[in-house]
Amino acid sequence: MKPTGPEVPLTQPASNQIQRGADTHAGESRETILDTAEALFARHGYEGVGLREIARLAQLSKSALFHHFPTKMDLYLAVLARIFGDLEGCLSEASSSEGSALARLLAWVDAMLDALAERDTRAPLLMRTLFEGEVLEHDSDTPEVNGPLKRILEAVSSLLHEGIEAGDLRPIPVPHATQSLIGVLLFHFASGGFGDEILGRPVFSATEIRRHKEFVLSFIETGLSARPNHPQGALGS
Amino acid sequence: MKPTGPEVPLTQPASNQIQRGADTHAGESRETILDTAEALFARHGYEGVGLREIARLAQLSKSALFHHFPTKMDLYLAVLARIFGDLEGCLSEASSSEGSALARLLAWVDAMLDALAERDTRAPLLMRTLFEGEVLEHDSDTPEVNGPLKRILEAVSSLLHEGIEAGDLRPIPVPHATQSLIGVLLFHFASGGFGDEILGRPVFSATEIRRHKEFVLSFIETGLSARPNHPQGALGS
DNA sequence: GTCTATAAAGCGATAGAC
DNA sequence: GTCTATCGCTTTATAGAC
Repeated sequence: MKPTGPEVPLTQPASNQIQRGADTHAGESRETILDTAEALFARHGYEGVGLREIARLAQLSKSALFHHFPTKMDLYLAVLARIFGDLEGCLSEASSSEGSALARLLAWVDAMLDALAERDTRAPLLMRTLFEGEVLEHDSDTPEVNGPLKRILEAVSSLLHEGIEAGDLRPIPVPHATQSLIGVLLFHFASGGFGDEILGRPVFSATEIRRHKEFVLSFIETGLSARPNHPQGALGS
Repeated sequence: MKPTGPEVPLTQPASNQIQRGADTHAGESRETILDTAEALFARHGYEGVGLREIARLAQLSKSALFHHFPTKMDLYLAVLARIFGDLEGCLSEASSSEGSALARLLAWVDAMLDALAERDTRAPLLMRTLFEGEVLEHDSDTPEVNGPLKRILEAVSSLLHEGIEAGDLRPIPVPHATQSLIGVLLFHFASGGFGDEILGRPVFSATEIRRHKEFVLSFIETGLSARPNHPQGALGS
């Protein structure tokens, strides 16, 4: 593509909230590979990344890489599975909260935004997964990816239905509202350099993250609520 | 990728509203190539498509393809330029309309949704352009793509600023609202098979397009308006 | 303007030594 | 578990005949 600089940190200890396993050394290179691949797949997509580049940045040979992940697709799915697992966590956090369906929906949006803002690779990869359906060939999907996705979507759908029946939400078509929610949640944090340009500042800077969350929550609240009394959507964030 | 069936119609006369040029035969194969490439790039992305496949589906040899477009990137940019030119048309339509800033914003959204719904390749390609910024290497961008994009974004930004100052819109951060608008507008029509699954029916079927437009317009209106009196966003659509 | 043939490099994946 | 070397194929792009 181009003589890229050290686009990905040579070692990427920027692993996030969920520390998987208490082992100090076992599977160490596996995590390094996953981190490296996650960054590259997020930026360039599945087809845009070569195993050669992943191996180089993860500091091992291509063959060693094949020992951990028998095929390129296995590696890609492992990356996705890790992300989807994390995102499903947001759901349990939020759905256990109390209040109206609208409040629980907003709590979920809040948790999702936090999770997406935490690592700049998540939204791009999620976006690619949803709208490049060809890569995850139809039904050959892995349960580690499809399961969490399906459960998240069902939970959102339930919340919307519940809110409509309770009179919290306007009578909206649930699937279309779901699509718009996904678009609003994902695009901003997936927009990379374009988003930085629009904002004039880094999308993932703390102040812009805060500002974005505030706007999105108020947008969704006033846009979907049956009684948009709230001039400023101040949530317990 | 896989032994694809005739994923792209062998000849693709599904060209849309804008009939470019009055010539009956000149540049005929050029248009065929662009149609074919547009469909493939939309589905698989820049890196996911080979010139071999494009040439096969456009029914000419790879070398003949190189005669029309000297490099793969030239072809990709030509595809984008055609789309961005069309989309800029929506802007002039809508901005010439009368009424409040909010009304003109909604008129633009209305026109954009029509344009995106007209051809199932537009939203995916636009989405890819915005969030795979690496492909259009930064500043080496062609004016045929970057110009329309810049003008569209500036127009939207102006409308939002104007609406806020006039008191039509809530006091929202314009760049963040722009990002959310883009997400809402693009994702649904870019979501491919995923969207079909969510809806249970084809995203690009007439009834679902109508339903989606209705919802999105009401969502944006109530979500951004300073006085969301409208329980159902009935616009002159 | 379209073709066949080919170049030069990269791809995913494998074999087999250590 | 990691390595070197290689296989077979595809990629973008070019050369040159017609």
